[in-house]
Amino acid sequence: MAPDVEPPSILAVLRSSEAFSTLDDVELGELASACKEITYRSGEFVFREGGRPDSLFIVSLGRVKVLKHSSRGKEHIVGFFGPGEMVGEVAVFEDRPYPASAEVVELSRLIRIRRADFVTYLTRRPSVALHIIRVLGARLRVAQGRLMDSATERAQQRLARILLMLFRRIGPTLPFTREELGQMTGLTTETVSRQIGEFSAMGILQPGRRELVIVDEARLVLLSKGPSES
Amino acid sequence: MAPDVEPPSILAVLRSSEAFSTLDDVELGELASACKEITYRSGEFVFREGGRPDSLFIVSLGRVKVLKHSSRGKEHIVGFFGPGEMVGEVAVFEDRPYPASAEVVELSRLIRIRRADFVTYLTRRPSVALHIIRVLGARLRVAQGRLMDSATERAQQRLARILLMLFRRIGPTLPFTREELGQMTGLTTETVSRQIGEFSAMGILQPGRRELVIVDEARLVLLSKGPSES
DNA sequence: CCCCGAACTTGATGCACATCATGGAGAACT
DNA sequence: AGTTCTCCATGATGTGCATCAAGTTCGGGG
Repeated sequence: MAPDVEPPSILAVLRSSEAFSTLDDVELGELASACKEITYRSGEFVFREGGRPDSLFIVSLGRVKVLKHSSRGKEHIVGFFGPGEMVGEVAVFEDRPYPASAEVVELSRLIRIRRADFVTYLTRRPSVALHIIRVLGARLRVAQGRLMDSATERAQQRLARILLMLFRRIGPTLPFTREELGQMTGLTTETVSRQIGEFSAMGILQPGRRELVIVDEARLVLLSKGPSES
Repeated sequence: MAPDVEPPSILAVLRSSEAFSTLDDVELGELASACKEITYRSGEFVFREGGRPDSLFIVSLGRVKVLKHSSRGKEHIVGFFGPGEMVGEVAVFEDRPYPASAEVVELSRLIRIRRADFVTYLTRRPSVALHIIRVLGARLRVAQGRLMDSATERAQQRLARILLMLFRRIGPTLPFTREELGQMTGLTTETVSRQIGEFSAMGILQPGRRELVIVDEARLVLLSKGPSES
């Protein structure tokens, strides 16, 4: 491993991150000096639900799964986060235990920013605070949207909506197992499997092992808006 | 109605609001001068889902219901907001259409802050921005928690959890109809009614017309954590 | 190449909750 | 008091999805 001089990647990652993209190079450098990049192997946890929040993280490389587990022992996936995205921020700002766990699902590198450093940095850079507010606002919007869906919509529609969201974020090839899709939607693996079978028969997607390829976004949009009335 | 000189109430409300309680009097006065207080009758809408966001609001008096409606025509209640609480902020920060509607459910007064005024104010007052971040973080946490519930928990548990949350926010007497509780949990009115019947038989609460009185919080906590295994 | 486990599919059954339908009880108005 | 309307309770029925239970296919390791 390289000596702990700042690797150039930290600056680059911050520059293209959702939270700090508006900073100029001087400001970025200042922030970068408070950062440390850490490598995680697949299956390792960045933080765990209930743990004391001492840092927030920016994904630099790889993919992180954020999940909660319910009282009935099932786990629910809050979301997947990739390069440039921020995880752990809710706990840090509020200074309360992490409300969810973050598990690395492939070899990944994350940039760690300590809570104290970050808070002092924010008070000096109001524009960053404003930007963070926007990111949180967007997440809140998404969460409330999903909340309504899962409260009122049916299985097919819920799955269609999640697939669509994933498609828009990461493109036509979706690298998720049926089980993971179930944990994102609150459906069982079997139900997801059956629905995917239907979607496949409709020509909306191509099923694969550990992946799906969306081939007819338009139809998916229709299904996500309402029950199929053809 | 009084002339449109600042009524003293604006300052007092801001001082005790969730978002601005940390400001000193000078800062509050500055903010207050950009505010206007508006009175709404029960049933009126403060803003509507999809509308252009020009302002955010602080409830000064009364109660506001924030709701979305699903593609199947049902409405889902995101939350109720009372004195000191902020509504409409997500849309304002992101400058995107309001993601939900806000309906006044009893004679209410709201303080309006225009988007442009507020954004410029925020850039000058980093501490306020930090505070807003915390408020949004808290809401995000709640939303993600509810999301998991409705994805994985059963009716009784979901209702218990909402009742508990309401109890902690507004005390033992909960002024909601069965229908409203249903719209908050994603259950039907009938199911809520039956569950309330059970809770009542267990001595957990006292049912009433348009209200419930919680009398055994401890038991409710148990039910909200897991299925009743007595 | 064979084995073995993970991911996936498919079928049968049950049940929790939605849906549909009806009746009662209280508040507001005449 | 009677009427009407909203809120609430409760029974009957239906159904979407969970649950339980076998398979099948694929990839990886010995």
